[in-house]
Amino acid sequence: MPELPEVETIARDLRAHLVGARILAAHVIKPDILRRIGRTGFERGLAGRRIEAVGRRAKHLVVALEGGRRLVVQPRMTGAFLVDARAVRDPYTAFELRLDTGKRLRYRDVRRLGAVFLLTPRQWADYDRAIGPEPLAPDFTAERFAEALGRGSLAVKKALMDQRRLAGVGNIYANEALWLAGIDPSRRVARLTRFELDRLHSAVLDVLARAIEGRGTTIRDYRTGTGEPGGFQGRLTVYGREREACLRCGRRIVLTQALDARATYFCPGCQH
DNA sequence: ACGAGGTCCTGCGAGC
DNA sequence: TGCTCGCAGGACCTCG
Repeated sequence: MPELPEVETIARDLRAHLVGARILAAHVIKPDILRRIGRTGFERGLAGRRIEAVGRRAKHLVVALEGGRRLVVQPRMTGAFLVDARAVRDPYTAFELRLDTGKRLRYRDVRRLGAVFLLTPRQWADYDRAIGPEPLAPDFTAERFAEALGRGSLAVKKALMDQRRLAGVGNIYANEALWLAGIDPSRRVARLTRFELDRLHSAVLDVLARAIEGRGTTIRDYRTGTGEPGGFQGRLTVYGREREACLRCGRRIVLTQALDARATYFCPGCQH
């Protein structure tokens, strides 16, 4: 669920609690969320380590540990992080880190589609390389954006959401950016003009930056790193507005499941 | 090589 | 009221 702005918000919130803290113990409650590592290896790998940094890559939270390994969490649809002062009984907690600050970092995930990794520097390099460029990096120009999307026969909405091409854009912000740019989501990416690609590049950067400012979009499950809903849901322009009047041209917004069985919202009046 | 489609999992709301 | 069905913000894997 969380896309780039939501994970960026979580990372910023957690940083204050986590950086410099030492992990006293790690406790895995739902081992099926672990990837490429077992429960024992995970718990032993974290115990005693100091947390050096908290960041984000694409939609994934990255916690850098003393010794060089990284704890990487992909929250996917329902993953959320909470900082608690004491132990909490909750059937959806997947793992918990007890810190020397007296706090606990808890990861809860109702659907358990999330994935958790503990990566060596080498594994991290491979992981990082498999993901496309960060849209908010200062050197991410319109040229790089056009290059990243590629020239395939893929629908532009699917290309935007393909993490190997571009990092961090999911269903909500793909819908929003395409509306902002006035582009039909089903257009083939190879058929977009230079001018349309420029508009889409600006739209992606603009919506992501504003969503971060708003601390992310809460439809149902997303919570910030301080446990509150985000503030951007009221500022969405097309997502979730089927049959409402388009804010630009007044035609009714249409919802289809056509692309990849994901909810696609667009305005047939002003997106071409 | 690339792209389409299925799969992982649980909860919720719409509709009957 | 109570049930069933379809859908949910993601990513990975397999197949063609």
